[in-house]
Parts: sequence; C-alpha cells; structure tokens
Amino acid sequence: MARKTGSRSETTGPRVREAALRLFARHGYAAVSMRQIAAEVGVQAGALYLYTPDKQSLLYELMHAHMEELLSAWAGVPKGTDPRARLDAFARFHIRFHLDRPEAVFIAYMELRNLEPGNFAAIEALRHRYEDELEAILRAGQEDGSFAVPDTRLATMALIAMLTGVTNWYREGGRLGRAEVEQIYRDMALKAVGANTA
Amino acid sequence: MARKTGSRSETTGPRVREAALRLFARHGYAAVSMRQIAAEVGVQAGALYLYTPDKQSLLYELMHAHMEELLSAWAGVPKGTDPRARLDAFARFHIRFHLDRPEAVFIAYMELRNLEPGNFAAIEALRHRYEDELEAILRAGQEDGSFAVPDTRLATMALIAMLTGVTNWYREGGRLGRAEVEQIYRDMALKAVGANTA
DNA sequence: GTCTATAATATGATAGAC
DNA sequence: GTCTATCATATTATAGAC
Repeated sequence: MARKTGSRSETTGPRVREAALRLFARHGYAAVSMRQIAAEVGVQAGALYLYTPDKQSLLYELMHAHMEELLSAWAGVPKGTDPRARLDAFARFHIRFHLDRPEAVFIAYMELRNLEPGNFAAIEALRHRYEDELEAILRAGQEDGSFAVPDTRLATMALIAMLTGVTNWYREGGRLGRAEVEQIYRDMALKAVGANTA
Repeated sequence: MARKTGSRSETTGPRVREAALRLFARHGYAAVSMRQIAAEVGVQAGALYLYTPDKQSLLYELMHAHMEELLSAWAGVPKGTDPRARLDAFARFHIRFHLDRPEAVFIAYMELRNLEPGNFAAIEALRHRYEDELEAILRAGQEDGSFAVPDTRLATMALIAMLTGVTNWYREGGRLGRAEVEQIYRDMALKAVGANTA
C-alpha cells in the first residue's frame, strides 16, 4: 500500500497518548496545553485532532484505559482461596502494578476532578469495582476468622491508600529494591488487618 | 476612625484566601482563574491584587500556612515517652487534623507540582520535618522493641499515606463517626508496625 | 496526514477613575 | 479600597491548502 511521506498514522495516535500521559502527570491536565502535547509528539497542534475529538477525551481515554488494565490484570492473577493468600496476592499485585506505571497512577488519582460529570461517573464505577475486589477478600477473612477488622470498607480504603502511597516516594535505583518494598508493604498490610504474617 | 463605604480591608484579605482555598481544592490551581476567585469573594478581579502580588503567591501562602499550622499543632500535642503512646497520639492527631481541614490537605498534596521551584523546596522542607516526627517515633519503638519495622522510613511513608487517605472517603454525617474512624485507623497503624493494640 | 492560519474566547496583571 | 477598561498573551478548536 502506497503511503505519503510524513504519514505515520499507525504510530502517531499512541505517541499522542504517551505524550499526554507524561505531560498530564508532570504538570497536571489543566496546566498542559494542546500545543505542548503537539510539540512533544513533534506535530502541530491541529494535527492532534485527528486522534482525539478534544482534550477532555484524551484525559478520559487515558484514565479509562488505565482502570480497565488494572481490573483485567488483577483478574488474571492466580489467587488461592484462603483469605490470607488472597490478601498477599492483592498487596503484591497492587504494589507491582502501581510501581510499573507511576504516571498513569498519578493521573488516575489526581485528575478525577477534571473529568466531566459523565466521564467521572464512568471512572468512579471502575475504581469502585477494584475496591470491591479487596473488600471481598477482607470480608471473607473476617467471616472465617483470618482477619480482625471492625469495618471492611474502612479497612479497604486504608489498605489501598497505604499501598498506593508507594508511588509517592519510591524511586528506581534508590535505597530499597522493588522486591524488598513489595515484601514490607505486604507484611504491613497483613498485620494491619490482624493476620499472622507467617 | 472614618472609613469609606464599601471598604472592608480587614475582612477581604482573609476572604480572598478562603475563596482561593475552596476553589483550588475543588477545581485545581491551574483550572481556577483570578476572575473566579474574585467572583466568589464578590469583588472585581483587579481588586485581588491588593491582597496578593500574584496567583502563585496565593497558592504558596495557603500551603505554607497549612504546613506551619500542622507542625505547630503537633508540637502542642501532649505525648508520653513510650513509643506506643506516642504513635497513638500521632495517629489520632493526624486523623483529627486532616479531617478538620480537608480542603487545605487536598491542596497540600495535589498542588505541589504547581509551585515554582523555590516555593516547592520550602514546602517540601516543612513536609519533611513532619515526616521526621513520625519516623523518630518509629525508630524509638524499633530500638526499645515496642515495634517491629524492617525500615523506619518506609513505614513512615506507609503510615502517613494510610492515615491521610481518610480524607479521600470520609464524609460528615456518613455511616461512621469521627471517633470510630479515629479509633480504627489508630488500631490499624499500631498493628501495622507490630505493636500490641492494648 | 500534516501544515498554516485563524476564529472565538479566556487568561494574569496593570492603569487610572472614583 | 474597589471598579472599569485594557494590554499582551495564551487557549481550544476548526478550515482549507498541500
């Protein structure tokens, strides 16, 4: 198939999203202009509109893709039936997944308020589904005596906040390695809900 | 003292800061215009510049005042010498302080990237001082055997993230009261570092 | 598929009247 | 102390040339 010079339709779309991800994470959605994104990609501002109807859709698509990926990645994790084993799997998965994509995580947590109402509701629903995965584990452990949590919803929010917080300080090549960090957070999570850390 | 009609110099300054706090928290610094702040206060945009040299200073002053208040409030909390008692005091203080001013907390954590370099460094230094307060408690407990934490710095970041996260979901008049929430978070914090929750 | 040019609007900040 | 008017600039998004 013949193709014009300068034509890169198969790569420019993804590159627009990558540039937007990087810039939104660094400076915030509202502070980034379409011109900055275009400059990062190496095209003129007008060309971006071949790949997104508008700036808001760009943000929504990034957040939506991130949340869908989070849910499907967790769905693919092998987990036992014992609540302790399932919490162990969740904590390790959460830390790994979040350390692997700090920019998308940052956007997913910081730019919710810049979503238009319909888009906000859609992202919130996905986030809620993820939180429910952890809450189900805590409830199962509460029922069979593996855990001691006075309120499973509160414990869910507390654990997710603690685990997600790793992205606030962890830096590649720092004092602690990923495996160490994962292990320590996992231990704290299990202890926090009253499980033995054996 | 005679005063012109419409003149409210003693109240307008604080009202500008309150409006900025509310709007920055809700929509984000970059997304809020000086005209919006002025409208919230009930003045015209030009009048704001009697109370702040520019928009950036407004953000910095809000964050700086918040961090100074956090540090001085913690300094005023009576704390025992036992690490367990001190962690109990810290957890309860942190939850209370943060639940009392969700907007300032939100800004302090979300708008760091919108600070100019010099302002950023100043706020980071204050935040670091606060983190060090908790880390000192954990280290003391680690040394006297009250706690079991493989890395005090990591545990510090994990606990602060967990406790601060309360502002993400807690709503006044919701299912759980403040005292309950405070107690449950305090218990999880102590358990997470291996202390008895007695 | 990308560019240049531009429309329509919003922005932060200032000057000068009252 | 506040308002109106304005400057200089930046913004999102679109139209039409190539």
